[in-house]
Amino acid sequence: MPLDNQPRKRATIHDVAREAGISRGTVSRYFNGDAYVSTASREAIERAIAKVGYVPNTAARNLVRQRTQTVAFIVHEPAALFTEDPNIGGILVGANNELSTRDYQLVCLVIDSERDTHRVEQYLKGGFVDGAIVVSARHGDPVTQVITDSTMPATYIGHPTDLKNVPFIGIDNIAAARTITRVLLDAGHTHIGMLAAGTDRDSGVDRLHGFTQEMGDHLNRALIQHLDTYSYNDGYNGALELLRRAPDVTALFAASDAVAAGAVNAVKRLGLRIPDDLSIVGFDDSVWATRSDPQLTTIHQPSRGMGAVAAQCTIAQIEGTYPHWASSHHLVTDGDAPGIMLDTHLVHRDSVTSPRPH
Amino acid sequence: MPLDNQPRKRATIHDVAREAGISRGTVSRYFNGDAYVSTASREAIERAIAKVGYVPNTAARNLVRQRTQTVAFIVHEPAALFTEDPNIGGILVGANNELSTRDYQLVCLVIDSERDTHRVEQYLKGGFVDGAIVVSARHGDPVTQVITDSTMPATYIGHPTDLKNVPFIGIDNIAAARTITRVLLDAGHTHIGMLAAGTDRDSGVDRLHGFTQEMGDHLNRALIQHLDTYSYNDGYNGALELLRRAPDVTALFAASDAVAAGAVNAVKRLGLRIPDDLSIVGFDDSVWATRSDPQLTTIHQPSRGMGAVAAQCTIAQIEGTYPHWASSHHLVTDGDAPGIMLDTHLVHRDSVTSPRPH
DNA sequence: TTGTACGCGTTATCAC
DNA sequence: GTGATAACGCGTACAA
Repeated sequence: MPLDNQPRKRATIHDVAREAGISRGTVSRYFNGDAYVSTASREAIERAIAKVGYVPNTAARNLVRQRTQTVAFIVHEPAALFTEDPNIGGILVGANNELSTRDYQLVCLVIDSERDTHRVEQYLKGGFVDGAIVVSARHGDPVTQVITDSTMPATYIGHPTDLKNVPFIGIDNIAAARTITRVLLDAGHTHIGMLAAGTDRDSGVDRLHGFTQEMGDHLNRALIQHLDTYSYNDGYNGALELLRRAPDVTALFAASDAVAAGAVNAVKRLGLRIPDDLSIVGFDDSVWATRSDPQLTTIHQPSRGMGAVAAQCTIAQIEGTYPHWASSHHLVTDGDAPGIMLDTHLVHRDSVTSPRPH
Repeated sequence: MPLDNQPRKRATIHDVAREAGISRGTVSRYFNGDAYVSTASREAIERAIAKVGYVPNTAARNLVRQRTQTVAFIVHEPAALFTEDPNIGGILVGANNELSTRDYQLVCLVIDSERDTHRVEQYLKGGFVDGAIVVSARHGDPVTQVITDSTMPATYIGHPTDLKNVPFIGIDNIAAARTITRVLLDAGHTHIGMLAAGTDRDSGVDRLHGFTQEMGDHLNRALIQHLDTYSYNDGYNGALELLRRAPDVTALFAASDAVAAGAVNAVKRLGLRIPDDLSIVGFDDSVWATRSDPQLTTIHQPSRGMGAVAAQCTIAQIEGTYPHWASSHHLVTDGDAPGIMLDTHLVHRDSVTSPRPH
């Protein structure tokens, strides 16, 4: 049997009208429901539709309506990392749910190369979407430039440090980082190392910031290990490197659970036990936290909630109800960017204990 | 500063033409390159474009060209699972790379509810994409129905058992499952349990099939534990349940690495050591395999490669070069579906040893 | 080399 | 209630 997946000639509204013996206008009204159409022609139309196998061409509809009922979910990460960052996954799920109930289609665009950047720009400017949700925007990101230039409705996850007056959804990374650092301090640790990652965006910068603030006089900058990404591998290698340089650290604050999970396995490979020989805390409360052994004490971050709120925010802008929507939320203003901060909380598990007496 | 992200009025080709003092036709030709346009008007056009800030409306262009240069990547999974299945991630990355170099835009559509199913159907039928790549299609999936009905160019990852004559990319799950089962058998195990998952699609069915075939006389169906999904959690709970029922198993074949990773942690929680007290093998060679402790002996599956080949296959159909493309590949025919099987291989790591003498 | 005019498949606004 | 008809923004013969 030969394969013939060439797109078949589609029936148009015209065909339906001809088949039903009435005008296109009536058929169109039939589809858009909100208008008058007699039961007689209604039936004729339904028969005709079934006969010619008509399905509306949404692209054409959008052209005239100037609306696509679609929002882009843009993730600008090495794609490999996208697949192992449960945080992004949670945001995606939350956004998709919210958009779905509001009858918007989410299209996920992943940017993994220069070429992708350019094509996605074209896509965005091409009128395929009514708005966007942008996760993990970096400083000076070209796609965000496109978005701001076109004044397309958009919401950012995390606060892009180089953009002013863009709505964003975030958490208070500084406060949360201080909280979890305090856990270590309160347990009696003073030689605390940090595996810092994501410092090309606000989340990473703020977590590092919170750590240094809370450490106060105990801070030893030599114990800060800088990583490229929020990933297991970087956590693994970073922990190895840090412990080589500073074998006397008794606790580690990892910038994310994935990083922490990598550190956990690295430390175990060194023959140390967790938390007895070394305490480790993470950040995110993602699956990495519960699938690590021991399970991680960490900061819970409502990723699905962030996705949902971001979706609401984008839709509000699209539908022109943003001022009203915003007024019913607690907006903070960072610089002049209107943002919504969601709550985080500490989750105690099994990766922290007091340092052993020497 | 008030937020005003209402979409700005876009400049059209008409505006450019007026500004440049020439006709729309010439401007259009300028953009589509392939035609004659004098340097004089070329310069005028470029000035005009810059001045009015024109960007082509791709949606309108598509309407007339009847091409969108876009292919859908459809993943029909509980979205939460999508984010923890590195296999899907790999396929996505591979597909995105290939599409990108061929100048196609990938849009990822995730189906997570009835509502999503319906909307995605509309999206597909609405003319937004030229073709599709479908991962994890289930038996009798409504979206696949839409695709086959419309004869839209498409490629499936894995062989949808209820569809005939659709191109698919896959691996020989039966042979691979036999291979890894043989590893356990050769190590001397006979009481081997299986954590079977994904039996609503061909991959799960075939892995189970391969296991039972290779076990031969040693097969004890009571040692097969059926799981709902290829997930860590199901692996964790399934292992607990199986070991409760049958404490004498000495080895476990998990249908995926995620399942195996869950099983590993469950088994460890029971106080057993791996592989000394229990051997475990996985399937996929995903990040779960190397981040588990001990690292898993497993079957390597080329997920990126599958994504890339699937993209090629879809593009070939779109561009009408499928027959030629297919003839340069080794096609297998399962029933009457033309498929491409990619190679897998065994990866030895640290999760298998011989059973301990009683 | 350039302009004109028509078509892509819908929706929306009119009169009827 | 219904049927023309003008948009929507662009590509492209065809004529000039």
